[in-house]
Amino acid sequence: MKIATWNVNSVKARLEHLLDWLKSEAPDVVLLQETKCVDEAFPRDPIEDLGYNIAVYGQKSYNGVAILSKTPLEDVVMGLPTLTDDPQARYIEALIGTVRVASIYVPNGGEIDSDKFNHKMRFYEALRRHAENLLTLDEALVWGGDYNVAPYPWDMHDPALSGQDRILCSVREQEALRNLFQLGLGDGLRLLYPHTSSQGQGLFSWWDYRQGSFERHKGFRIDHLLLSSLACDRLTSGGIDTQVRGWQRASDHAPVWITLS
DNA sequence: ATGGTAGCAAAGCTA
Repeated sequence: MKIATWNVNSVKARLEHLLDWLKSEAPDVVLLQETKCVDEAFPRDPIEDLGYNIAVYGQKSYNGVAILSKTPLEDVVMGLPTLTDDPQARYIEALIGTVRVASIYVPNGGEIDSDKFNHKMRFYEALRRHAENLLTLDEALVWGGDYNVAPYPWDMHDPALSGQDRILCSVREQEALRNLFQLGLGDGLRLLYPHTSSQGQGLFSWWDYRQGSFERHKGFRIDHLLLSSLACDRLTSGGIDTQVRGWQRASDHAPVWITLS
């Protein structure tokens, strides 16, 4: 079972890339973020033609998450149950066979200590509370998405950025994400590649559009697949489709994937 | 501190 997460930065602008990638990589489950369209405008038909069931939770212009699955989706949850007063579409969850999955788009956070930053911290606190509930279930759980945090120095092109008061890198953001690790959610890619550091091209999932970041290998690993222990037991492989970031008019994120036995 | 690029949507906001 191959499960991927990808922040597409507009599903309509990225539709051809998405379809080409679905055909070549044939994931069983895809967790999408930043679809940036209302549910009625989601391009369901060409995706369904490739054999996928679809659950969407969108909004106009910003945010928006979706789950694609070759097998049926059950128990769809839209929005974090622990953050019911948030109008932004950043969380969708579903049960697929024996695996519960979610597509998560954590707020970027803007400037450190801004209102947006506080929203990011509240979102992480809500994630932590919801994870505590989900981890009591006797299910494999795969929590994928754009977490907008590089958790360790080796998750960024310049390890010296780690812990600085910069968005994606600050101590408070890293602690918020590591809180989820400490609950028992494993970092799928890091479990598979414990020694891949920022040497060479590193293990990155996002490169800023500006200043030729991709060509200069100035990336960050901020897209993650978090796995409960029952999912970790089934983890067999994983990777990042870095080549997709090099396509013409690409998303600024590359797809991240794992396979479960 | 600013601006570098991209998407939405129609000027500025978000990232």
